Amino acid sequence: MNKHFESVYALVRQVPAGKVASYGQIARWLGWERGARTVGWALRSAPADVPWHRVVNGRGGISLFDGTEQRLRLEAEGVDFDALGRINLEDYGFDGPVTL
DNA sequence: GGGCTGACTGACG
DNA sequence: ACGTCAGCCAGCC
Repeated sequence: MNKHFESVYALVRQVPAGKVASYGQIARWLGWERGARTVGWALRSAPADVPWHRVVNGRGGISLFDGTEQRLRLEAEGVDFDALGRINLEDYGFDGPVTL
């Protein structure tokens, strides 16, 4: 396995319940800057202990073709969705392992 | 090696 | 705020 993927998983595991992070944000934490899509690719094969459902796109929405399960899981953790099915990143966005 | 696809993002109109 | 276009990266024909 590539260590890069392990880094992605380790980082996603650091996202607390009730909070969400974007692909681009995670990519930056890893220093990929433009590898947001690669993060999604990694999560695609993420192990069961990785809270992949806490990862959404930069607009606070779900990118999956059918994100029903992901949305239900987030709501179960207390994440609030608006009428457009998007999350207010200002309130639920995870700043990262280190808060600037 | 060449080309296509996808769990993305930023810029434009 | 929304729809569209182009750029990026890794994996799979």
